[in-house]
Amino acid sequence: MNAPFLEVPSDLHMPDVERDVLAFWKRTRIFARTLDKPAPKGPWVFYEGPPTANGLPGVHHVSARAFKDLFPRFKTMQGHRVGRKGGWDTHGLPVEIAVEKQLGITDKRQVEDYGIVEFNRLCREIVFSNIKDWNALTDRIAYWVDLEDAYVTFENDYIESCWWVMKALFDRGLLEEDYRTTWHSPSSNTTLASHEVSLGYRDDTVDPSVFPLFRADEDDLRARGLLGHDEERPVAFMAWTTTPWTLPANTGLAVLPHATYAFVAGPERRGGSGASALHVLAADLVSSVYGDTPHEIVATVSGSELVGVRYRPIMHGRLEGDSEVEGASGWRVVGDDFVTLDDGTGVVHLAPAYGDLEVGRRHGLPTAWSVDLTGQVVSEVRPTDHDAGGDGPYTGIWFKDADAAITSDLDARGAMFASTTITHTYPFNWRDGKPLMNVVKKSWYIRTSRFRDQLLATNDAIGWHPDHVRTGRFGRWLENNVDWALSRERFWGAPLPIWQGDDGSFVCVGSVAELAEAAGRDLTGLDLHRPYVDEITFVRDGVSYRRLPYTVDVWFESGAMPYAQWHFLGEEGAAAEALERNFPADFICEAIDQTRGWFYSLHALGTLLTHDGSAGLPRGPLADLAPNTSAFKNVIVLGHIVDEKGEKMSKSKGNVVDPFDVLDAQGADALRWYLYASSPPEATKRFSQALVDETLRDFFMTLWHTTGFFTLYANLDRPDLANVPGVAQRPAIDRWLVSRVHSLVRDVTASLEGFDATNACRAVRDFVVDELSNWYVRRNRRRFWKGDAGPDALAAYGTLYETLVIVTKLIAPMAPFTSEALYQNLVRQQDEGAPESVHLVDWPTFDAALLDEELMRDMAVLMRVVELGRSARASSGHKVRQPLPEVLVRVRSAEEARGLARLEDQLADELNVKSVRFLDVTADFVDYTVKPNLPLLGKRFGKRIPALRAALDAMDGREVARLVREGRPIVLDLEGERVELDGAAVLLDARSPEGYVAVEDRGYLAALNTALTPALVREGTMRDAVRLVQDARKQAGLAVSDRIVLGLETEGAETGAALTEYRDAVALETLATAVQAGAVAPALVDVRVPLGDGSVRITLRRAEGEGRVD
RNA sequence: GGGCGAUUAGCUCAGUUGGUUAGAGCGCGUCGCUGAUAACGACGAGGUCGGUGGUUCGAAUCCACCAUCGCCCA
Repeated sequence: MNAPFLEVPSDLHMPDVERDVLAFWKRTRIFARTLDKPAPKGPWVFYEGPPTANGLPGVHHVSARAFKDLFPRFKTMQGHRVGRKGGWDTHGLPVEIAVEKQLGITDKRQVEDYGIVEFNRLCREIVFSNIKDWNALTDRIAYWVDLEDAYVTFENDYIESCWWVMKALFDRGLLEEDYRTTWHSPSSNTTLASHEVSLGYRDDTVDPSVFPLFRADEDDLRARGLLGHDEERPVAFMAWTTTPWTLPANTGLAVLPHATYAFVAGPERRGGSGASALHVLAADLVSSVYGDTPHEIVATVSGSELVGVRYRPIMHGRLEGDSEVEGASGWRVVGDDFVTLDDGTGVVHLAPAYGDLEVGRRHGLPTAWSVDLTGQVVSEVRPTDHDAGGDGPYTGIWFKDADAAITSDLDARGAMFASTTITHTYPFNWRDGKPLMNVVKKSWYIRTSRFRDQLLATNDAIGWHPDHVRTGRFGRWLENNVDWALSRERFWGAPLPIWQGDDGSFVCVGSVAELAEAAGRDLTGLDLHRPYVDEITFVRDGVSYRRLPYTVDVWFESGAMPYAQWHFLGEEGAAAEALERNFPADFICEAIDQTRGWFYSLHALGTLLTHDGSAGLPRGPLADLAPNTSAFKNVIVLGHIVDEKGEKMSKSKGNVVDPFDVLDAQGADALRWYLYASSPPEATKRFSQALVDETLRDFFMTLWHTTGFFTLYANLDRPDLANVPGVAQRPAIDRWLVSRVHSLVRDVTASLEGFDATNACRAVRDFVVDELSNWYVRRNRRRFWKGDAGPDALAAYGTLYETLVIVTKLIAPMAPFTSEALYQNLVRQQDEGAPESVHLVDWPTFDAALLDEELMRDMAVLMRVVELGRSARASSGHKVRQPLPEVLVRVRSAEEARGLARLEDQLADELNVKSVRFLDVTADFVDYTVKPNLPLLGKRFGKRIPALRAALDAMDGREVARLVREGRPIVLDLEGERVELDGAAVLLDARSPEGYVAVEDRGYLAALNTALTPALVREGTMRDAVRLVQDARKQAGLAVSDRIVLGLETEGAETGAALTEYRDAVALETLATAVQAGAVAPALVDVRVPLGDGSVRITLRRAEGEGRVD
């Protein structure tokens, strides 16, 4: 005799179940044991994208972790070993800003004043300030990840590996110093991170809009034949800018080579009169620039003809480097396709120091400065006619204040065609509201742009989910790849391991040992953070070296995690072996905002380090390990989670959902399932606790109660589940369920292998709710009630049991708690030799031999017809308990009719009718509507479809049906042409037959014959009576297996006759050992209720003895 | 301003290569059913498939433009 199953309480509270399961896992160390179990399929690699623990975990973290947990569990069950090393991202600006806030300071200089030692100490402290909540959440949602051996980006070992990566790049010429255009905050003298810049854009910024005039070298123009020798008017290029303060830094003008430029005769200033000046600008923009001001185009040239023309500097600035550059290459017109004719004049003022670095480079322009990094105008800035002695007139002025002064001085000198204002978008420092400057700075770059083609090629091999990210957002980003600016002027981050010598040379250090050797002292215990590492200097070949005081982009650190998490330093040993087993990752998962973040940094470093040396690019140090690959093979990209109204969750709005509220109410499994199933992972998800609750009730409770149904009766009957009849020997409905659950295994496995959790969950849900619970169990209840242990009951028990066990395994990766609880009850309770946890079990495999496509199709047809029959019954006014004589059924094909005939008993029982009659597909008995089968006929008839429709409408439906039945062609006249159609070319919709209540839909028809006989009425009365007695039993608080003595005292002739006739049937159904015509006493229940043509008084008491009626 | 994605019932979502009457669940209303169920079934109300134009015999589906939202970049 098997051990009994645990009964499922009807008021099950999932969070309690989950707490018990958590305790069980902890006690039995199941997670650790999943890592130790045999893994015939070898390792499957997962990388944890490290979160930062200084904020509180939210629902979006649950989402990411739910997905990160699912696939490793699935792959573990499939026989892989899936290591899950945790990780924490600890560096970076958000941490620094949090500390700055704490200290009440807002800029970099204040940090230096405060002291980097203490500042970084606070950073280190604050990073893990909410670690308790993170650990609690991780545990509570069953995110299985190894946090005890997690990598931490601030640890020396981790930083040292980052150094190794940087040195590998440096040695190959892929890490270099260069200039970079950055948004700089002069008020705090800091370069802002891009997301900080994003925070500070203001749409309604009013700025100058000025049209400076650059006096051309007329002799040069004449020499080029662009100006007549008798033309004496001065010629000037007219540019446009919103930053007059950059004009002293001008060293070039750009035109669009293929555009047409005009020499315009007109006044010197807009609004003036006369034609004393010639201005050069794009022909298309002349009228918009001049407006009402009188002007005349005296000549046109192409932009390319202007290239090389010299002009005079409009103002003096501070020149970088030697002055010969000035004469050699600056102050000339260059041609470049970046110029647009959308606004301005088509002549672009170039200030390479302030945003035009790239174009300045392309054309070899010198660099001049007008403003320093604190936003003050430098002393060299002065008008060109100003005395060169002493400081210029703008020295020390705040750069935005210099706009007006420069504009009016230029105007006074006739070098300003117009000055007005414009409202546009401009970035400000998000903390102090002061404007930013676009300025060129030195920076260290990784030369990723040289690998553009390789980055695209390795990207092609990545399995992106959703797929469109590969060519869409990520692909576009790679196509426009620019070098990766690595250095940051910050404090709390991995230091850039580059030391500069006093001769200007650089040394990149790849490890602490190397640094110690250079420094000639033991550096054990040295904190690799600033300022300690800055203090290490050394002398090599007579040159003294000091570290450049940069930290590195935190994305570099996270992108280096495949190597740094093992403390890999390019040497043989344990770290190398770990890397070998764990590179590249089979799977990662993060939200869409990581496209240019972690996804990119992992991808770029992976691609550079594994490049095989082809295409003239340096060979990476990991090319032997895995040539030409990204660091990951598959990735799920998640959408963001917003609140119920579709608004972003934020602390300030107070709409943040605390995940613990949901976990305490609905539980982790319901939350996880909701996150997987409610919408595709990439979709922005409107989070709603009500929907989690719906998930709980709809899916989980149904599954629990189905299990509860099974255990309730199995504990009464104690079926011998080891000796269930073979599937082939079971009734059709059992074979159907077996077939369905095996096709479910097939489908769920395929979905999960394709990283599609959504459809996997939906398939399970539909199966459990629609097919297992609301069809199989409902249709087969009686087989369990019967209380016998015959082969039919055993087949039913076996079928339901096997199905529940398979479903239990299928949901293990998604709903680990429910799965575990069910497994312990259904499997472990029976078999102590079974693996101790469902998470140690093998993933179910489907048996193709058990798939019966025909049976599944037939059952689907049956369900369809039942639906129509129920609808017909509802409109007939006869309740389901009243048996009806007959249902007429029509299905779409003879094949379907034959299949349905095999399930005829099911149909009759479900609709409570005495007989089933099949109509021939084209029976004469009913009339038909004839429609063209469009997918078939559309291509053949094209434009003539409307005419064909009309022709078919005009035909007699019965006549067409007869032709189809007899296999003869349907001949019709289509606009004078004789057309023949075969039976497949038309769709016949049956109309209701006379005298029946019928419902028809798309080729299916169920028609009920509602002619009642007295015998049928009596049977209906019996069914009513049974139901009333069952109600009474329930009221009496009896257990389902309790036997009763029943008293039925009737009024009304028909009612009395019915209950007399069916006394035994009522007794059987209600577990009555005896049925009396009068009342029993003492009675647990005594009620009189209307029934049939009279009423019945029901009394009952418990029968002697225990157990069920046999 | 640019790129990518989304927009289908009050809510959450399906909708196969363009094809006949655009579906499901939840919620609401009516009726029914029920000794596993926190359920279940039928019916009803609820849809200009974001908008406009185009291609086509036929568009939720293909194309163009626009709007709104999200993310990224500027």
